[in-house]
Amino acid sequence: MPHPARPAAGGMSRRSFHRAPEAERRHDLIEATLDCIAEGGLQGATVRQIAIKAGVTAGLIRHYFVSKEQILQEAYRVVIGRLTEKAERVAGTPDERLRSFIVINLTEPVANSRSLSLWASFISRVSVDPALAAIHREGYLGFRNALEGLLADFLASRGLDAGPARCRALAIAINGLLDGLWLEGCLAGELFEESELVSTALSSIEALIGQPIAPPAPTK
Amino acid sequence: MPHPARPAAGGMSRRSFHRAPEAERRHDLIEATLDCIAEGGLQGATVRQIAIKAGVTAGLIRHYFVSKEQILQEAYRVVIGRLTEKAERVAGTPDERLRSFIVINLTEPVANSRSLSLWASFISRVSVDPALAAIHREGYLGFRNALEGLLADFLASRGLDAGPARCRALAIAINGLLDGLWLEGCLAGELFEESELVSTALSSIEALIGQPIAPPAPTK
DNA sequence: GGGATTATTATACGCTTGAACAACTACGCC
DNA sequence: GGCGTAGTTGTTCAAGCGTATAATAATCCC
Repeated sequence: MPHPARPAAGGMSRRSFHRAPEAERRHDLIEATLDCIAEGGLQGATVRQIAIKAGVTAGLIRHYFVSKEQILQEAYRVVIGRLTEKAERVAGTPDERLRSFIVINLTEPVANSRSLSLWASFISRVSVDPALAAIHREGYLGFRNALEGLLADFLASRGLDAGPARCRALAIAINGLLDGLWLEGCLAGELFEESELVSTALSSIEALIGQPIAPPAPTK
Repeated sequence: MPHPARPAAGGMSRRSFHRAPEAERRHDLIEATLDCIAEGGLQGATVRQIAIKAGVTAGLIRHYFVSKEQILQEAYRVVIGRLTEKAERVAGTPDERLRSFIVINLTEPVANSRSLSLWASFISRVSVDPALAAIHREGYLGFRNALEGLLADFLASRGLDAGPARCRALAIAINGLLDGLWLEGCLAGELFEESELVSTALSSIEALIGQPIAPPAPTK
């Protein structure tokens, strides 16, 4: 418990406080920022509100971030990272990797309403704020290249045409499908049965590729 | 010109102004609100900024809308309406209607960065604001039902299974694909060649349905 | 343990916000 | 044509914003 309460007695005094390592405090502040955005949009993320959520006072934020803009930018990096990091680290056979990529993007923790809230809040400023636009482009291209790579491997493993044109066209369509289903699931998850979106995605993508995707090897 | 300039001479006086019909003024104020949101997100849509954009003073907004919340809600209705109205009024044979639906949703004026800005700004508040959530649900269900109807007609015209389960599954996938491609196009339209998204969507949806969609009848 | 360092608190400042209100002017009406 | 109504303006207010800065408490180091 970092807050051992106020001094025993006597006149006005300051709050007791905990002195945290820099990395941890920055992490906590960014996490608090994301909480505020998820609950009240970018407008809900005021310096004071973030401080309350993090259990500190407003001034401290300026000690770690030169401006409110900066903490928002770093928060956006974290959001994009969480949306893409797991999908970019799939492993196994081409079939397994492609399947994992699909499943990961349509299940927790990537697909939930909080993710969508955060994503949409930032997206609405991407077209206006060049700094956010740069962060966005970086993360997005990585995501699509990862998908394109998975497709190339998958097609090649079947001896099918894995040329750039074919991969690009397929990646555009599949990326669109995944984005759209992710969106539907986040927006109205209660309208879909458990794993309905995942199976819809899998069978749709099989139809788009014209090939079945082998089920995962049974885990003993 | 509604602003014949200030009174000829003499001391300080008020701005001359134009007295507009209620419907027109409300429309102008909502349009100004959308401009503000598109340019600066919801945070850019302050009462004063909206007033400047509309060429009036801030107080007037409260004359037409009981609160800022209310004007934002009505603005959201307009946004959703524009995203769905054209698609819900397609006509012709089942093939033509399905094709039009696809094309409309992936070309101007539905698909552009301004639409996305507006949409994302509001979406980020849908999960937080019950009033906006209601407006959203209303518009969204209409859109998906329209698509489901188009699919049912299309399948029936081929003598294929047009049962509710099949239509629902197809509608989920196609709706996802359209949403996702719309999003990609709005976010990074410059990455795609002219009508690349439309042809991607058409061929992908043909693959999903397993049927070609007849090209539109040549317009004489 | 005690002094130097600095993370953290607390307070203040100037500005913008949504809202409220009184003054004013355009327009319908007779 | 002048009066009444109400659409419109201009001003004000309290609250909240991001930022700046001085005071203070926790930790490091010896």
